Amino acid sequence: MTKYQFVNPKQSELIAEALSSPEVTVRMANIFKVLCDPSRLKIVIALQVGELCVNDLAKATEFSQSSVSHHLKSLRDLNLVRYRREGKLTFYALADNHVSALLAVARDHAREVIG
Amino acid sequence: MTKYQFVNPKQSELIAEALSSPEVTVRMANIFKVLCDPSRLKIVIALQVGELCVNDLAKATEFSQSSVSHHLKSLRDLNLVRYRREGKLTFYALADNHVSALLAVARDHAREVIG
DNA sequence: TTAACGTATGATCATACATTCATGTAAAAG
DNA sequence: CTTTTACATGAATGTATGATCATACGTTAA
Repeated sequence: MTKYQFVNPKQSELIAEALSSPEVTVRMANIFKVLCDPSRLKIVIALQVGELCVNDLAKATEFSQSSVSHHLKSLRDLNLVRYRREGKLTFYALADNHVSALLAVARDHAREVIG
Repeated sequence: MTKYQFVNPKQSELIAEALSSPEVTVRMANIFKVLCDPSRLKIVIALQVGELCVNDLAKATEFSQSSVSHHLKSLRDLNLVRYRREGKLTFYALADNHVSALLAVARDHAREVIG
């Protein structure tokens, strides 16, 4: 056991405030979770180029159609992509610029660390 | 099997270019991976308040010291936090503003969806 | 030196998740 | 109407990973 208490008790209140909305925290975690798989991330990066149908994505990422479809469902569930049907095709696109913003920051950090 | 080819062949090249650096893509995924666990995310959010030692974090998040330590190791491995020792204490802080930037965008999206 | 404290880490276990396969649905072609 | 094409989805399986427990390490105090 530890007997240590907060160095600065005021920080305790600030942290409690920052963590006061568990639902938001979980939602945030889920957003990161859907981007944390390299396969899904490839799909998202491909969608940055523009609207694409499922087969385009499968070809571009070299994943199976089934795999791409499953990943797209995950992205849909978190409102990170939107889609529209046109005959037999389903076209997917990034839902808003939040996703691109996340990718930009992450890419920046990744490149910085690699050097 | 599908016989479909790219709706717009030019997109193929653009996507190939966007995915031309697999190492960067994997690194990006790893950054998201370390943020996708609600527990670790709570720790990171707490660190936004300022530098904290391990026990502060354990108290603030209500996780065990062991759990916090393990999570901090993950964060260290990806250079998302920095740390310094001061006697028996180890103080952790966010490595740079990339992390806060990621949290800000994710929080924004999370709140938007919740409404 | 011994003991206590703060932290780190290896092992185990239970769960979550990505992939694959098979199949289902819906639209268009024949 | 049957077949083909494009996509979606449920089930099974192997792997990854978070939580816990036990213990080890480094520092300070007694």
